[in-house]
Amino acid sequence: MNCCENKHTNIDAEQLARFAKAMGHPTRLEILCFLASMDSCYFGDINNELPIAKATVSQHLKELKEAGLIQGEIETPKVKYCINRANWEKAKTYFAEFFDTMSETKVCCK
Amino acid sequence: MNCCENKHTNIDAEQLARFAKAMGHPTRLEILCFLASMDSCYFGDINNELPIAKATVSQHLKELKEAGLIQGEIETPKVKYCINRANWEKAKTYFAEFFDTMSETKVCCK
DNA sequence: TTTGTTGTTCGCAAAATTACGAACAATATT
DNA sequence: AATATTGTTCGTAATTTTGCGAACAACAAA
Repeated sequence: MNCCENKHTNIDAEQLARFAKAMGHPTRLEILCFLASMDSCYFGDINNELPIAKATVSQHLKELKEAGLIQGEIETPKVKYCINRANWEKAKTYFAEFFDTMSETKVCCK
Repeated sequence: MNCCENKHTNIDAEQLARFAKAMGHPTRLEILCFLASMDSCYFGDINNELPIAKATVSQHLKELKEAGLIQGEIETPKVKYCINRANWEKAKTYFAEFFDTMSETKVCCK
């Protein structure tokens, strides 16, 4: 069933699922919100905002990085994190197109 | 850190995370794509499209229903599923607003 | 009443996720 | 060289997720 892939849109369903999965945890969503509200910040700033162990924060950041939604940069002795803007736009587009597949007014479960 | 909640937007971060989590599995995303491409269909139709056991399909449908993205209706002896349009629109709006928090052109990790 | 159809639920196993403290690495400071 | 700062990685435990077959429920048909 390749209904997402074979549309006129360019949605990569696997990538969309990866984006969604990364966003699917409250802590990671918080981190994304936090980062999206500023240019960039250090690990410590993010860690300060969250009531969990730094090891766990680091792990969530790693997952967000692997999903492509953020990026990290060493700025010794700190690590600067920020939104990965290119992929952010891609995700924005993917989600928008995904939800638009329902936009035509169909009657549903009437 | 309530950066999503205290914006001018009306994003409910927990609900957004629930939507995202439900979409974060390839099979569930496929099901959503499939349902979004039609008015409604029966369990058997969905099951036919997927290479997994019906028990697993049923479980994924249950999760999508609990997340609010789809709805099911008994039409004896079949079960008719379809997109939950109200929540679909809500999800669409939430994701769009979420990704728009980055829309202002900020320089990021230059 | 037996049989068939359609899906859900149960019980279980395997795998993945989440969270933590401790140890570590890299670098700067004393 | 010893110490301090900043984060990552490791090892582990607890929980959740995923997937399956078998059993079941509800109903229609023979």
